[in-house]
Amino acid sequence: MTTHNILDKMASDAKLSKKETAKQQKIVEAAIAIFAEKGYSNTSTSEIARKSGVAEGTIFRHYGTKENLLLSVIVPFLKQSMPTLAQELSHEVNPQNNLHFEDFIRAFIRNRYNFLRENRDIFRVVIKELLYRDELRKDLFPYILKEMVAFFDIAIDHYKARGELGDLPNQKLFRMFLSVIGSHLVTRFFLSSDDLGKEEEEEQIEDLVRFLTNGVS
Amino acid sequence: MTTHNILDKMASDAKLSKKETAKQQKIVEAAIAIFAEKGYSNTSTSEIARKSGVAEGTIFRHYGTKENLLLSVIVPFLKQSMPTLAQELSHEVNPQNNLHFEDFIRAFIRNRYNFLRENRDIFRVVIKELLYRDELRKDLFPYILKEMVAFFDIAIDHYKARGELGDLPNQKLFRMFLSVIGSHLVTRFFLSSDDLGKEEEEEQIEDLVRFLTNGVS
DNA sequence: ATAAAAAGTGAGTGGTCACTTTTATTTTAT
DNA sequence: ATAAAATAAAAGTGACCACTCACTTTTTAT
Repeated sequence: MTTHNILDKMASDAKLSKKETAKQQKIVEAAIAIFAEKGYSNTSTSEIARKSGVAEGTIFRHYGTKENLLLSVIVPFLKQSMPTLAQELSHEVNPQNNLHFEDFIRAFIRNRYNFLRENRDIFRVVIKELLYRDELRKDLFPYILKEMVAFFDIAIDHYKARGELGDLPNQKLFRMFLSVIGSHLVTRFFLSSDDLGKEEEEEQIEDLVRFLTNGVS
Repeated sequence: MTTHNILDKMASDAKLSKKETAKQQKIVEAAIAIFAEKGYSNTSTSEIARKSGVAEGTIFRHYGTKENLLLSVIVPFLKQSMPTLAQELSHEVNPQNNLHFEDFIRAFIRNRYNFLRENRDIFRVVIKELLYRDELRKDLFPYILKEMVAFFDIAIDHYKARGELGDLPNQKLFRMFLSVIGSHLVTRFFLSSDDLGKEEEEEQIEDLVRFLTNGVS
């Protein structure tokens, strides 16, 4: 099987194909928690070993290097991230369903909210490490953007045809959506520690939706 | 002299009051460059000593700890950051000058562009460390936000009175402005390495201005 | 049942780290 | 000019790091 994208390539480099043992799960679990809290550089392998109840040697038997353990955390998260998005939002970009652009934006934000709520710690690890690793970012960003653009293009064209979006270039619209929603998600799940109430969260989502639908009309 | 805000407090904690020697300037200069590139944790004091042409002991004579050296980089940057903003934008919030909200936004973005262009490396250091240091962030964010809100409130009220802004709560307007502009600046000066041409930069600024003035009208 | 393979262990190992102490040089005061 | 004080350089120091290795235990295959 050939590797078609950078994530597959990284996954195979990191030999992630084999299924995990119970101890491996413990190791990854502990690594995510400690990396998320203190960052990769400030986390020692001995600490991960202690927290996961495993000998330090076991970590290196399975992952070879500390770096490789990090990739074993990040890569599956990113691989999972894209498909669920496209799949769960197929309803909103289907011409059969008479939905408004507003509904698409709302569904998109809700989807990312739920995804990040369930993967909060890994999200923190990824954000931190993407900032520190220029190489990783340079490889990953264009790939992720391409996937996103491909998906958004369909939606944008769809809603343009319905006359619900101005005739700004898709790229500009895309960039605005992403920066507004992205910065909101980062501040929501990364910077602010306290949990929001359900209704406060709904209100913030509606503010975003209103802002985005006005900002480009 | 009493300490009125957290930055003064941090500065006095770090004993930043005394004027710098030539070697200290060299040390701080080298530290900024290497911290920006590799991050604080991945930078050794011996490397800073080598790059600044100084013995390692000299660093510790002046700064005591590596942590303290970091503060000597971050704090002056933050202290400088606010006053220049308020001062350079006083023109745009003066009722005497018959300016539009659009002009205010444009001036604000331009101001931050110029500021960050001149302090790119320090900006990178600050962003990275704010992500890693929950404590620092928790102390600093509310203070910076308070300063910003105080400033923005004047502007928002001013342009509301002129009927150029809808009657959304100031806080919501403020949050939207800041997240849109902030995420743009982070991607511009932190994530993207290549330099933009002057006209491309102007176009991006105009896109932002247009988006923000539409988004809240 | 038994041999082979895989998983797990924990005491090292060399090297680097932030920081200290000692020694040398420069600056200042008289 | 010279002693005292400030500054810089150089040579440590112990703690900790990622990683290895010889070995034991568990799982799998026949």
